[in-house]
Amino acid sequence: MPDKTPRNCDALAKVPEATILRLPVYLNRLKALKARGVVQISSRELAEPMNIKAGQMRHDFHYFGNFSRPGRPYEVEALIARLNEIMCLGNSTPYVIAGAGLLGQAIANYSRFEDDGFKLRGIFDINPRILGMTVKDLPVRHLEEMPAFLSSEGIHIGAIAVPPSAAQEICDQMVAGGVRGIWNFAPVDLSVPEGVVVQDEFLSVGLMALNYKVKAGMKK
Amino acid sequence: MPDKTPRNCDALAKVPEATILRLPVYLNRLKALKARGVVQISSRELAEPMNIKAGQMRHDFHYFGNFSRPGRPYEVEALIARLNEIMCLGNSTPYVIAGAGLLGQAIANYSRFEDDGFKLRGIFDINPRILGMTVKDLPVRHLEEMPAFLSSEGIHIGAIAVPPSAAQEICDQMVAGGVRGIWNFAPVDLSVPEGVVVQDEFLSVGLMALNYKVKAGMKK
DNA sequence: TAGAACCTGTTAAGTCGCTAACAAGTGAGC
DNA sequence: GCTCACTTGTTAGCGACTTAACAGGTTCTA
Repeated sequence: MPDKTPRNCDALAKVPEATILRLPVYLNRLKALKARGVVQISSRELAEPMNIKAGQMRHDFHYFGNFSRPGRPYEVEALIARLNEIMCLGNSTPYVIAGAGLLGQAIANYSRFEDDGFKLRGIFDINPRILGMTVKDLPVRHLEEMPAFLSSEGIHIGAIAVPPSAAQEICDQMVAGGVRGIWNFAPVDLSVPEGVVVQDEFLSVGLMALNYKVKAGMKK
Repeated sequence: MPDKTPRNCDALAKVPEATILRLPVYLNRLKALKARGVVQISSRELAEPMNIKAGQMRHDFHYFGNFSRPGRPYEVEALIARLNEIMCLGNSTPYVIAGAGLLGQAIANYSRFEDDGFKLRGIFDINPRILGMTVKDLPVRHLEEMPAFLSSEGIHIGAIAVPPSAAQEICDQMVAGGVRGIWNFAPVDLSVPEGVVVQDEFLSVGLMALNYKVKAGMKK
């Protein structure tokens, strides 16, 4: 008899990478719907405006089980809670940003991340002109302080928004400080030890892909 | 006898989406290698530091043909030119940004895009405090001027860096102005007419996916 | 109460993309 | 000239993901 109890991130069956990347998309839309006052929603109404097939979304949910009962639509509130649980977004997760230039500040002030359960705890730079500033109620500290700060505060996620030439060094310092997930905005291929995850956010990739699709006259 | 002549974006066989998203990544690394003075490179040396199998990269190239000859490594310079040609990045493509807040300014000043063949031609906002400013040598214009500007300048690519509540309206205005590719940073599912491409850049998706992988202890 | 129109959970079929293996070409060393 | 170690181009096999179909449950209407 298969185990049908709700599972969270601690005990996961093998979930496809593609599914994991879609869960946050569902969550985003659900939060927007909740803000609009929607209480219940069918899989079709939820999925199709995102250009995702309703069946695929139900399939994604099926990896985890216990989303609704057959015949009844999803309850927005409960679905958000369930997805938060699956993605381990319950308590606000602390993170830091390395690099307080325009990009670093933009990330810091992107309030959506707070709603998603993340809390900025520190922002670091090396430029003397920036060091005095306050970003999102936090003082911009010197990058030298970062490793000690990371380990003393027990922070496991760090964003890299420094110039490409400095990215690998900053990355090494983050790893030394105990970071296990690196959100990389520098267009550099970082090398990290086993067990550390890198999520690349290469903006130019998106722009080039967009340009390609436009020029090639693709549909979607 | 199959046609083996070089193909560019005008006449494409069916290339997987996944391949299209990797080509810019190859291009990024090749440019870094060129800057380091590398002239020739094997598929393994090129691909593996990016955590991509060499065979897969050759497979990707094979969709287009005429990259090198069997037995000889790739020439960095020629490969860059070939990828630029495939992705239609030869002449600098003009684009605009809607929203001159921190995120809009960060995009505007991300110099990498210029190296990749894109040229910022205008930046727009609605906030009176920002309207006077100069960003990247361009005056911040009022968003009301955008549609006319787009069509008179013949611009087909626009970035949306405005608050979610305004995103759909700005999107509609861009489409009305002739934009055919929208680079969307607002966490909203935009609806566009047939023939217009939307490239979503949902930053929180990346952050949540990273968090999930860290918490679930995945390898990568 | 019966029936119709929904809905979700689940499984099987089909498609797509990745991986690996191999054929063929190149250049260096001897 | 020959061999060896390297390279790329190419194709077939395999695995992952998507799609479609169906079974079973719910609600509403007549």
